[in-house]
Amino acid sequence: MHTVKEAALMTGLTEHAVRFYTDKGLVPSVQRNKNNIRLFDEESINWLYGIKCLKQTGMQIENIKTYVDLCLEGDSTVPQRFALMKEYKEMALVQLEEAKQRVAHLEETTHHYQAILENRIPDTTNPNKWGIDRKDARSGPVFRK
Amino acid sequence: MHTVKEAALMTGLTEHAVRFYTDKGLVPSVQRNKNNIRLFDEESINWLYGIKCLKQTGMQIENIKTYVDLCLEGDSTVPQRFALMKEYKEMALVQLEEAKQRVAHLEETTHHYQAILENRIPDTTNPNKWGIDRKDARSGPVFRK
DNA sequence: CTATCACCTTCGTGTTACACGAAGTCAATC
DNA sequence: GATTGACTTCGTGTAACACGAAGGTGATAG
Repeated sequence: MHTVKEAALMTGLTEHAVRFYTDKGLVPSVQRNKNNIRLFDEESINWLYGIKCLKQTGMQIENIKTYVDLCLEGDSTVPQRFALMKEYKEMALVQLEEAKQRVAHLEETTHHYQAILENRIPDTTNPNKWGIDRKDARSGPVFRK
Repeated sequence: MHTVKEAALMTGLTEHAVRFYTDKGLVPSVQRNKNNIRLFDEESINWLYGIKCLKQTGMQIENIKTYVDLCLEGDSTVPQRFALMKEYKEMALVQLEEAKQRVAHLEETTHHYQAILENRIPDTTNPNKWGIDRKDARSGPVFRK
């Protein structure tokens, strides 16, 4: 059995967030002891992981609550839950692509700056190498006097 | 030259966000015509792409503003800009890993539900397969009566 | 000339998901 | 018995827009 602090440490959430989620009813398995202190078992910790995952893929707290309630309703809601998770899996895939592009973008930018610092290129041409994927992106200097 | 609406369409931002960013001074190259209407050239569109990238990697508006100001100051700020972009590149890499894990997590969950729907497994054991990476994760049923 | 679009503007409040601090409780410890 | 430390509830603060209202343009249509 874990306290709020421990649960936060284990899941990488803040204590505030952990309390917030439990108060919203997102962790059905959480218990209270005689002093009204929240106690998290492994199941509750798993719920917290799941909530974190769904939230990071863009699901709203309200919708997470709906999902949790569906889980509590039992087997009859499996089709709905399946559809929901499938939808968010697709979103997660899109986000994965976007994350890749951001890495590529920032790598290009750092390489550009590094080249300047190593005097491999003469001047600060196009300091913001933004939009590298766009056909019509400018290649000339960005800050004209 | 593009209007706010066009800029929004081109960058995937909302019109609100585009106006918000320009009003905060994040798009130095944006101009106004005689009717006080914002006009975006290709350079401004590139800035919007860059702002979007930095924001999605977690940079606060305030810090993006700082970065933009550094760019405007000229070559002398290249070392600072390099350090900043390097830092956010690292963050983007971490986010990429997290995104991969979320996809894996949601794929496992959907597979689980699909198996139930196809009667390949008898009952709704462990409906929330959260925390699959954790050594101590429970494998038994989650919702005990 | 007027009216209707289709934009744009500024202004101001609403929203989400917490963050944070205050003030209090409670068990254990020095 | 006073302090410590972790917990509680309560209540306001915040970031980054979202959204709607109210109104100003300029072009086109009748």
